[in-house]
Amino acid sequence: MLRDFILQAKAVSDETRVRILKLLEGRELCVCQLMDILGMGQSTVSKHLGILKTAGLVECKRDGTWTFYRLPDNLINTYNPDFLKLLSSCLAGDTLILEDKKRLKEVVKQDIKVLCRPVKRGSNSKK
Amino acid sequence: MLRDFILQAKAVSDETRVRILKLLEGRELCVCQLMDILGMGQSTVSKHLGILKTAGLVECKRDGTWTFYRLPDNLINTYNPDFLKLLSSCLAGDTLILEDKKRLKEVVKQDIKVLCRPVKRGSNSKK
DNA sequence: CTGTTTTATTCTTATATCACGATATAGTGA
DNA sequence: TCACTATATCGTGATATAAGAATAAAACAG
Repeated sequence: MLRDFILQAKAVSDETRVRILKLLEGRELCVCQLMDILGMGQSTVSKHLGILKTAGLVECKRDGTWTFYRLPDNLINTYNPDFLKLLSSCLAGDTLILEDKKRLKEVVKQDIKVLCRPVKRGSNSKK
Repeated sequence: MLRDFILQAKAVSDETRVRILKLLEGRELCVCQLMDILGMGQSTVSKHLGILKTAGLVECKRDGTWTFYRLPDNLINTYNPDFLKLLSSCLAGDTLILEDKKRLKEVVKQDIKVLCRPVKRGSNSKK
């Protein structure tokens, strides 16, 4: 119980992870979308998502090669929804969070297939 | 804003500090009382209290050589009362927290002048 | 003043965490 | 099967945090 509390508190003690949680408000995102918004490497983002998942603060589902992360559907079933509730009532006006959400708007406009393939070697596709 | 959030989240991500905050519910305590309950050294307890104070989660007032720590009097004036509210609604049933509160009951019974002088010189002091 | 007591700070050592690159794994499609 | 893609995991170096001992600072008694 205290152990879970500490686990969740640690999970929300990192700026990147708070940004992720705020980005997930209202929609699900895959790792490459988060990479683009956060400007961080793939392994870094994946690690943070793993920590959030272990803490029970996010869920994920696979869709092909993509993994989409989202906030738990119903907090009722979450064993400790307190931190998620806290987050949802916090930081809405924070500058960095607002910038993230702005970038999020642009990102979700794009086709995910395009976004997640930064290196396009179209014409000269060797093989 | 996000910075304060992270500061407070880090402050409550440590087991010892959560125990301290729960012990301070309803009463103020000095460092030596907390040392006794937590079974930790003076510098360690003082350091943790300093972190909680920096995060705005506790206040302190000096009384002679003692420093008494307490939760902020009115959360209204606290710039970010969210974590304190969260704590107050959590962990009441946790085993370790309950044990701490039990020990707290014994500690507050004792005269603080006796509690804070563990080495009585007068009789032969060995140890 | 000297000496004592309580707390704060500094220092050291051990452990934990973060970001990144490299590699492994899992899914898709030819 | 093989090639490609998205994600997860491992290894590493830099930084952060924890605990305790030693020391400094502040308040008080004589």
